[in-house]
Amino acid sequence: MDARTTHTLPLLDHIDDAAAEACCPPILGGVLSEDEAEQAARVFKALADPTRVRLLSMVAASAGREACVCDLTGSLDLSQPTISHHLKVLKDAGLLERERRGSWAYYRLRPEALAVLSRALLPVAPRR
Amino acid sequence: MDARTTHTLPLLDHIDDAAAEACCPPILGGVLSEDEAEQAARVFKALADPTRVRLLSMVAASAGREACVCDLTGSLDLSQPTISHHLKVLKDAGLLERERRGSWAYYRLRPEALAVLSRALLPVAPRR
DNA sequence: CCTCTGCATCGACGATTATCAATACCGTGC
DNA sequence: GCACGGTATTGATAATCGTCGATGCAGAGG
Repeated sequence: MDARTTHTLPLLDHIDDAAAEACCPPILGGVLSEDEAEQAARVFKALADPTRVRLLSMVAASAGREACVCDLTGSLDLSQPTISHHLKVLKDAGLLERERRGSWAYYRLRPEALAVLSRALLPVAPRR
Repeated sequence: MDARTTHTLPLLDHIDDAAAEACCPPILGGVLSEDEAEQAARVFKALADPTRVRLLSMVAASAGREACVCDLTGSLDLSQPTISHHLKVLKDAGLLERERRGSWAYYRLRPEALAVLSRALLPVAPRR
């Protein structure tokens, strides 16, 4: 992928994908530009399928918040290519990350991405 | 003191749609059933389009968190039927509500729905 | 080397969706 | 009543998406 060399936050070093910090400006923080809306919609699109929402919940409920593909295919009554496709969509959206261990592939939750998304849905200044 | 105090009050009486309280069980609160995932995905699907995300932000940025359709059609370079369609999708998802005033239609934000959705993306019990 | 197993990619097909033009609907004002 | 302006609905079309079977690829173990 392209290198985002200008970032200086050390936190972002291990964040390979683009979803975590750039994905979702606050929806309620002013009129979004076309690009901002596009980026936000891309992440929401990853959650716009029941199978993917379920996969996400299954990964999140697994030990270590990670699951092997073999477990997921066994639970979901869908073909293995379909499961693999959905996992890729979730990964590309930044909601999951993938790691190979031996000959198995493990998908781990990225709670930061969900947290960023969660905050994007709230008013900018939560007046209370 | 009116809306935020408690969630289990007659507040819910005027909530006609199903989206506000029943829509989104916590994604990270255990494996979701097929129906739960279906309901969550339905709301996310409403946000899975850049135009709708933008519309939502425009309504949210308007005075009183409501906007007339005529304003929105003027800003978005899409045909009026298309705008009307997207607003209906957002309304059916429970994110907006519609009110007729004179011959104009106003769409108002439903921040509770967004708040519920926001919370669904966070870990269930932060247990601190 | 070869085979087996777990996972990803490809190609295709049906279903859903975003969009528009045309039209219908509903208040307002004459 | 009639005409007009704002909004919703309909019907059609092109694009996107979810799903599958077939195939490819990489790592493990003979």
